[in-house]
Amino acid sequence: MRVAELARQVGVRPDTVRYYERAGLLAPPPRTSSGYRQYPSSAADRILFIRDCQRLGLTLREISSLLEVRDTGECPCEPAEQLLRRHIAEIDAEMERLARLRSDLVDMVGTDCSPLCPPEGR
Amino acid sequence: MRVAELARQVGVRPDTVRYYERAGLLAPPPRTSSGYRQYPSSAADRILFIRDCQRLGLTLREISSLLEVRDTGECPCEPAEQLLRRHIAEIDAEMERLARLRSDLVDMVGTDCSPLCPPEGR
DNA sequence: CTTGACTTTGGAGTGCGGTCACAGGTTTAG
DNA sequence: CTAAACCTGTGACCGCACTCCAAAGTCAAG
Repeated sequence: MRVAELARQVGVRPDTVRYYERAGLLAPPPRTSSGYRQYPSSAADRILFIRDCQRLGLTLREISSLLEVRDTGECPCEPAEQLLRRHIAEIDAEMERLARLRSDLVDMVGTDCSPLCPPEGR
Repeated sequence: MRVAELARQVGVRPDTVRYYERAGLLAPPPRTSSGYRQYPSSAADRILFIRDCQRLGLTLREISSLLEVRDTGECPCEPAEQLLRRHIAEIDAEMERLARLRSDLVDMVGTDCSPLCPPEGR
């Protein structure tokens, strides 16, 4: 299958597939005699794995490291679990930050003229 | 006062002050005969206003629009309140997204070998 | 007078994950 | 045979808010 078909199957753009290849997440596929990329159907799984990981908030760099493990044939579960745990901690930190921010904002909106506001004589 | 002194007072870098000027958040100050920027002490307030707004999660673009109002002499409270309300809504949406993501991650970490993992025969 | 700390400008680089434009070659349906 | 739809590589561009660079000019202390 060619790049557009693969991209269509997994719901990304052809450019994105080529980008993943450039970024080292996808091995360069074999080419037809005219130079077109020819993907085996298994290529779709790999991209879906990438998208799944992205949905979980992992960066391409992190995903790349999981793929490296996966490519050795090992289950990437263990390193993935570490990444995910770290990610949960980051999410917790971010949620706390947002919660604090939110209450600051709510306080400020409740005020008549916020501490942010006063343009008195400035 | 020159740019480094102003920057030091408000805790940013001189480059940042010049950047704000380029970005239209700070009016170009008068210059000395040799071309150095000469800031009145009131310049510090403006930068502190910018930083306060940033701490509340506003973008420079949004802050710029508040400053425009402030520069007319009007209290920027009303437009600010709208911005802040919108921001609260965005924060709520983001917190919900993170909460969902977090529970997905926790489920996944709890699993023996996550749905993300299986490299079986791929 | 020299040294070092400041200042100026314009432009480029950072990280992230793509996205698009260009100019030309290929394939496929009708 | 032709037109549309694909493909190629290279490289620029997006937003965001800085941050840094070079090269040259200025200023203050010793």
